[in-house]
Amino acid sequence: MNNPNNISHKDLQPSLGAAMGRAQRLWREAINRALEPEGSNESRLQVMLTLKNQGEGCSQKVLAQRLCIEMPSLTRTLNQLQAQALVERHADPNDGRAHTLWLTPKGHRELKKLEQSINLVRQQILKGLTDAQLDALASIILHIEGNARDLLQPDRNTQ
Amino acid sequence: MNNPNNISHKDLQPSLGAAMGRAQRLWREAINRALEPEGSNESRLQVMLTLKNQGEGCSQKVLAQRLCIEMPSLTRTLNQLQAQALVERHADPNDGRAHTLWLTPKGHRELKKLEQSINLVRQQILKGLTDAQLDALASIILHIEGNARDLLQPDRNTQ
DNA sequence: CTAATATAGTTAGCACGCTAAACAGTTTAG
DNA sequence: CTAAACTGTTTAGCGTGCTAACTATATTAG
Repeated sequence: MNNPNNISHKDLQPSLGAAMGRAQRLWREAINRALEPEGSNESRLQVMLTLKNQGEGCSQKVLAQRLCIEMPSLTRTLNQLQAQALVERHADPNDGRAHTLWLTPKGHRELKKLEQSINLVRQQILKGLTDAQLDALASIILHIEGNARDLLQPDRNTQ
Repeated sequence: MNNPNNISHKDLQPSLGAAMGRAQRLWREAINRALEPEGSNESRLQVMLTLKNQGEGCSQKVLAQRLCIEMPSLTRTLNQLQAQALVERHADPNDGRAHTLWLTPKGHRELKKLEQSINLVRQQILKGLTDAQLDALASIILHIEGNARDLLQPDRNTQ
């Protein structure tokens, strides 16, 4: 198997970060392959999921914060989703600059299908890892993220 | 602190992959900030390091494989390094299509400086993580990478 | 009430991963 | 010995993150 327990992080020195990037690119690619037949991809799915799970009707600003991406990145993805009639931007009655974001009925329907495909891929990608390992991974990743943000302060935490 | 031990990976569901990408982007950004005054960045450093540590004089093909990136990505980075006179492409006497790659003396000198900056950043980014955690991280990342490659087979393992 | 400042969103363009396709040189088959 | 197939590199262009700068609206100070 490809996971002998005696790997030391020293073996990856100094490219642990690069390895993370690689794993993530492959992960995304696997997801994109699975979603392509449905006409979707990872970033669009992530937007739809966050919208559904954390409350429709929010502004782009808020959604970008929840996704931890910058507004121009979100603008682009929303344009695609809107072109597919999966999401709508409505004028915010309380703020003429802002939009509120809503999944269309079609969006809700599509999302259900996408979630199924994605769960399958997820299982395959995490196959052989225990819950404890996944917890450890999540914890370490958040730790690294925190360290990096501290290091980049104050420029970055001023998101 | 930003690393309570009771984080469950379920809390990140279904965005563990996104979190990895985020951590990696921040990590790279921190490195790039540190290297910018020296006129370098993460990808150029990675190329120089691999060249030095795994043997100068190899072809671009081989270097790309060692870096786990595709050849066009490497071509671009090598162009930059060559423009900075840190790396040279020499004609391969045994194969008219190929180049052999060499760090220039300036390249060796610069690389020493860069390695120092990088080690500092690395320490700060991994601060608070034990060796055991880093080993676990490396192991899990490689495992995920393996799973993803299997899933994308045969297209991808045919690198 | 106007002028200055701040904020939501968009547009333009960079970085660095990728694939597809072109080109030149090498190897193999007949 | 030539034609076909293969291989190392480059070029062109996509995707999705980013920053900087613009527009239009909202808010605050005087």
